[in-house]
Amino acid sequence: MQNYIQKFSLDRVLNDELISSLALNRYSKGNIIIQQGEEPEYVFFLVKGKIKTYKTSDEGKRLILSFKEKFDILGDIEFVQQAPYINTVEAMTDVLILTIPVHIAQSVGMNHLPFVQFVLERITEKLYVNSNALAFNLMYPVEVRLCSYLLSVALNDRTVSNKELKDAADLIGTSKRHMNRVLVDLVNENIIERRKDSILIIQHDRLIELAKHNIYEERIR
Amino acid sequence: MQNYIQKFSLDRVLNDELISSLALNRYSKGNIIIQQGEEPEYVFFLVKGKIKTYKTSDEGKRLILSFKEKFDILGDIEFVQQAPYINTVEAMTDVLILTIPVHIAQSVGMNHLPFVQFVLERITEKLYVNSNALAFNLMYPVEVRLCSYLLSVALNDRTVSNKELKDAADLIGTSKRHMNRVLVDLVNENIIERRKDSILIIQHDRLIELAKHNIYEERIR
DNA sequence: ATTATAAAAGGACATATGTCTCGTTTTCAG
DNA sequence: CTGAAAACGAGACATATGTCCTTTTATAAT
Repeated sequence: MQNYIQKFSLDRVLNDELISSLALNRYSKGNIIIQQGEEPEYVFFLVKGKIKTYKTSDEGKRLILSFKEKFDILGDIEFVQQAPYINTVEAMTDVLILTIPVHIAQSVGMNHLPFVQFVLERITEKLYVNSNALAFNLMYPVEVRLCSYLLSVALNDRTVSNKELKDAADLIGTSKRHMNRVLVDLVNENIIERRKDSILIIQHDRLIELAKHNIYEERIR
Repeated sequence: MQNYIQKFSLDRVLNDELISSLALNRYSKGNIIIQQGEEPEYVFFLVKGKIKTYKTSDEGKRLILSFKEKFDILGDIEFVQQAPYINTVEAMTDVLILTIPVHIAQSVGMNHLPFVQFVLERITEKLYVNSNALAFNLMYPVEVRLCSYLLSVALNDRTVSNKELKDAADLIGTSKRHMNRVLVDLVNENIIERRKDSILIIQHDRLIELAKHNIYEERIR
């Protein structure tokens, strides 16, 4: 735990009381870390592993809001608003998380300037991303969003795993069926190539054009 | 100005230095208060009048994010992130606004705990609403969103002015044409009635059903 | 009241997207 | 290696939504 406190300079934003309330939790791949609708118990700091955040509607549709694998804070909105968790968070790999009990975050954290500043900065960033996503999703068709997604995920290698495709559909808010249809179009235009279990990007520049120069931010894999 | 400082208890969140940097601005109906893309100069406090916040895409499509007529803070994301304004804010009535220069908000405000707490609470609330809107818009068809909108706007009287319909279309992210189509359906089912220059809600309960019990939050008129 | 002009509504058609289904491919236990 | 179950891909069709354009209605100046 000391290790992670140092790694992310948590001692700069937490005072002694907050630090002593920290606990280290481990979640295995596939486990639910936060369940939509439940009363907030902790504020979470993701220190290791990869997670996805999503929301499920009453009808069972799922919308993925983000993937995260960098250091991040979870349950921040809920602790400030004192409202039930709005999203579900699931471990995509084995995950390590530091927690602070929500009543301590409220009573101690909210009176510790560096902590409040820190939370403010993170939440503002989330709002920034979320606000762009709202407009982007509402203003552009699936093809544009999909191209944008491909770009964001294939930042390093030029490859996107097929395993991620169902998640991708839920992220851009469409059906897998329709996504496939659009993928076929992209293949026909020789912009991508479908391999056994991945997608290879051929014409990176065309993809950028089709994405109207938008790239989903904060989509780290 | 003193009047508004008292009315909204601004002295609780601002210290003397911040208060002395306040200026009172007036905008007439239709004027642009904040222009998307410009560098932030001020943080704004809406103290009187009604505004709408929207975003315009490169292709000229417009998406309305919110209407506000209560006290609110504007330009908060941008001042924290030190990034260009992401939305345009337009006065829908004559409007009175208090401003703080952004460099003072950054240097003084960010070190004044009550101010940071205040901004954090407001931004968190915005994120909460925005996050719900994102999911709602992406998961439900226009009919559901429109019903939800009608409910939110017709909270007191059972009436929605026709003048608001173009804005309504931009808010729920559809074309006016399609909105008309859906309105015709609602009329045929005898759920609403179209009058000379307003829409009258007949079956309030059916509307709630069709909206799947969602009501656009923070849509005050 | 009358006509020119602007705003709103609606028809026709095209496109985008969803659902259901069935044949194919992959996975994996045995 | 082999067959059942699961995941995948794609055809057929239905629905949702957008665009363009014509018709209708409202507005305003004279």
